Amino acid sequence: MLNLYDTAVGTVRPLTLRDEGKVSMYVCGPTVYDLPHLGHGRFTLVFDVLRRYLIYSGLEVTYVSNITDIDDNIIGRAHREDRTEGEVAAEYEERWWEAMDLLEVLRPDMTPHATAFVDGMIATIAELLERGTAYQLPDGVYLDVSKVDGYGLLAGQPLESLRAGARVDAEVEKRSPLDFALWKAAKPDEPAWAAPFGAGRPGWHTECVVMSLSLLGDGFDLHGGGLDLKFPHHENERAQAVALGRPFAQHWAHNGWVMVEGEKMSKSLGNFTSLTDLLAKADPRAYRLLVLRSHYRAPIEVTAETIADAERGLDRLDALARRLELTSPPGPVIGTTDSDIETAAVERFVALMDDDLQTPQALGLVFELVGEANTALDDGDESRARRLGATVIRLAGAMGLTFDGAAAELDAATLALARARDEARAAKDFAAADALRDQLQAAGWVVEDTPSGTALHR
RNA sequence: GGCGGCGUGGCCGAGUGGUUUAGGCAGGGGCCUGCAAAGCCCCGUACCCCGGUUCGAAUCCGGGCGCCGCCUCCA
Repeated sequence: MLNLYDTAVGTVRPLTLRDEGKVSMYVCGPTVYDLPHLGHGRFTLVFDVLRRYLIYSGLEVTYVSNITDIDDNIIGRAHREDRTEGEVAAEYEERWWEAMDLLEVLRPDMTPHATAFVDGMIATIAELLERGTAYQLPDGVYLDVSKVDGYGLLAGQPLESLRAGARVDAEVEKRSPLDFALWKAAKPDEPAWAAPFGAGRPGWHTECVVMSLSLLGDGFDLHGGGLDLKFPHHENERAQAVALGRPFAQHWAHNGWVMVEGEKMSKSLGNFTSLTDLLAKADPRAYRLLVLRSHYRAPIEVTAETIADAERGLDRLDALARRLELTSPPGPVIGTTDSDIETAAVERFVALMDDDLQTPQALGLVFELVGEANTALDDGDESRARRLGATVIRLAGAMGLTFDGAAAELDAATLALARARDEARAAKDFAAADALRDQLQAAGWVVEDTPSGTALHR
């Protein structure tokens, strides 16, 4: 059974399930107004790993992650580029999925779009107004957080203390600076929906409550996202659910920051903060490896060096995959106790993952198994090596790390060079053999000698 | 001002009262190889500082220093 840190209570505790054997989870998705950045990559990887591990554990997971396709940033970009909001959102959503596919992040089971749930949001806001926990101002509808029991739960601070530090926006006559917009009144040249409380568009915090409760139902199991969403976004989602009298997420999970140059990543920093950019420059699996290598709640440093370090780690895993010609099966891995894998290692793995997803140690375990498999191969114990290799594929696969150990497809010319080199070596004409090796290397191949002759890979 | 996190060997990054070590990368030595590559073996005796608790602390407690974050849009 998985034990997972719950931000709401500040401790690791068992992930309890509303329905036995089933997990309902909602992870806040992107606002599609720009290319995804490294922070997006981290949270999607972290929750992909969690999801895969739950599946591995034999649970039936329903994973919902939204696309925010209407907000200030989208409107701003549409205006600047003289396009519609829909065009902007569609373009960046496409780029989003491209990146997710490269990262091998499983697609959500459901991907609600904010604009498709506006009716539900309007109904929710109307109910909050009716209950008297929301109030109307000329520029929109606000939630009165003072009427919400336990406001500050996720922030870890009581309302008073939050209020003391809040910045005051002089332009708005909110009752409290912490009150937030449920609905933003229509402005010229902005998309708007008709509503009983005036035309406008939904505030950000409203969509996720409405979509998560609509799709997963009251009291769903887990709500996740980046640490920055803890407050105010998740706090405000929860506030609405409380104000509605509906049970909300039972467990809250947040992943740590992506750091660049020792500081929280920010948009003003260099190009390496673009996930799209990183995925074009490096093996996408390297980012997953980097993410797995530190605990999901700890900050990670992403630099060219840490990525390169991860890529070299990947080389070691790939080398074993090639040696044993291991290729990961498609789709998530489901745990088994087959006799063809190392049961003791699997048990260690499960114990580590069950303890708040200790992926750094789990990864250490995988690397240990790699070493053992190599040793077994060197000792000629192929059956043991195969068993260890199968375990590596399984456990790494449970965290979403995949391998393709199949021999590279060679074109006729390359194959001819490789064969010529084998012949030269057989004839002990090493000068010719080395020249052929140089030629192959110049063409981008890594050349290795194996018992069956020259082996090539990229 | 309120709240929170972090400080480990050349680098990244786990760990937590003691014994045998996380793991990866880089580096040195060796084996293997025609030479390489891959692989294997050996090598680092680290834990911000100062006190304290303890038979024993990197690990617990107190103090200090440094770094970072949240309280505002942000994954």
